[in-house]
Amino acid sequence: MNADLSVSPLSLAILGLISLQPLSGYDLRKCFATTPMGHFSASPGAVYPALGRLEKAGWIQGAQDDRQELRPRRMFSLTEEGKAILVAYLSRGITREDVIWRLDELLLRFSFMGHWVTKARVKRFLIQFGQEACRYVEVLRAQRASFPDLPSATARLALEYGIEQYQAAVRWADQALVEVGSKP
Amino acid sequence: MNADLSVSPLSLAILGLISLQPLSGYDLRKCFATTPMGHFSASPGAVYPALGRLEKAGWIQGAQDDRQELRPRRMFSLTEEGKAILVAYLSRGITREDVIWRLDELLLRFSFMGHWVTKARVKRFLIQFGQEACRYVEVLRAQRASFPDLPSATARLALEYGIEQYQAAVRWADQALVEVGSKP
DNA sequence: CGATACATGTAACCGGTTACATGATTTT
DNA sequence: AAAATCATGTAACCGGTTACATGTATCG
Repeated sequence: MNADLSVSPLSLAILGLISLQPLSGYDLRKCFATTPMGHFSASPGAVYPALGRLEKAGWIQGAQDDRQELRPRRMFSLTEEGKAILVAYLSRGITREDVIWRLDELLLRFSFMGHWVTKARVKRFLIQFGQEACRYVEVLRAQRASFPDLPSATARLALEYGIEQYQAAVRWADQALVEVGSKP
Repeated sequence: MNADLSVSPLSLAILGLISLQPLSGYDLRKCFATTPMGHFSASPGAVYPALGRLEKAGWIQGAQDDRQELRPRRMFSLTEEGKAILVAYLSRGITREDVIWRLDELLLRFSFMGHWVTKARVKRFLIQFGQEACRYVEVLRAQRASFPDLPSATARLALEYGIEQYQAAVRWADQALVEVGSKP
């Protein structure tokens, strides 16, 4: 109902995973525990309440799994509204702030884009991402230059770590753009 | 008093900055707002309570700034105990989990190491960091290889982004080690 | 005179962490 | 018999976010 309701990274990850196939809370936790998506938390105290909130919002629905053996599972799948929210979220443009402050979330978004948005949007994402990352490299370089009073060699090196990371991001975006563009 | 008390990244950043010179809460917020350290939060609702906790723990102490003009500031400096906690924290070895789940915090630690720990420890940090990052690159590569069923091209590319980031980290550590080693 | 910078703080809210509870089935 | 796996959840705690309150000094 409310597409600009802000979605926490964990909720976005859940929405994205469930969009691929119905999953139980336990399935989600296993997935978080064994992949880098675990950065958005694998603890039961985060996953189950998040599922509850998403169900209450009407974005996912749980169906009792009718097996006799073991404890019954609740398999969650996306509702139409949930699908709309997910697509809206994945379609959002990238801001400079996203690239600086919410890199992880951006990559999470990107990882689900392949399924639900057009190739043109994927390309736009990569172009904007590369541009903003490039700009931020300049900002960081300027910071390095304007703080010759950087308190120590390690502080300078830590800043250079950030520069290297964003440069790698720029290269990745360029390469990914080539790959996405070449496979029609 | 308790060196294995876990310190939040924000508290560590505050401890580190104050270790360089006495600062007010406002100074800290400005610093967070204008540098990548802001990743550990610049909001007053985080900084002032954190200062309160650190003071209560006896790791920092605030002194009223005796200026007539403007509102009086409280300038915080490290106590001896706070200094000990900081050094203990900076001296810690790196675990695989740190490299996978707490990269930001690791770099924060590194940025303050130059002041308070020996060059040998800085080198050890870089060696361990490089090793663990290298190992994690292999883990991620294995994941890419073992999931040919990766749901989409963008999901694969997102994983490759992670690989590129950690590879850049390995290169950075190697280069940093050379720089630290060459300047006696 | 209004905006901005200086400066410190509080309160409501949200959500993640850790640890625990529960209980069946399968493996050692 | 014990441990591990499957499976869902709760409760206390902690701490970050947002927004607000308060008040002075300076700049345009």
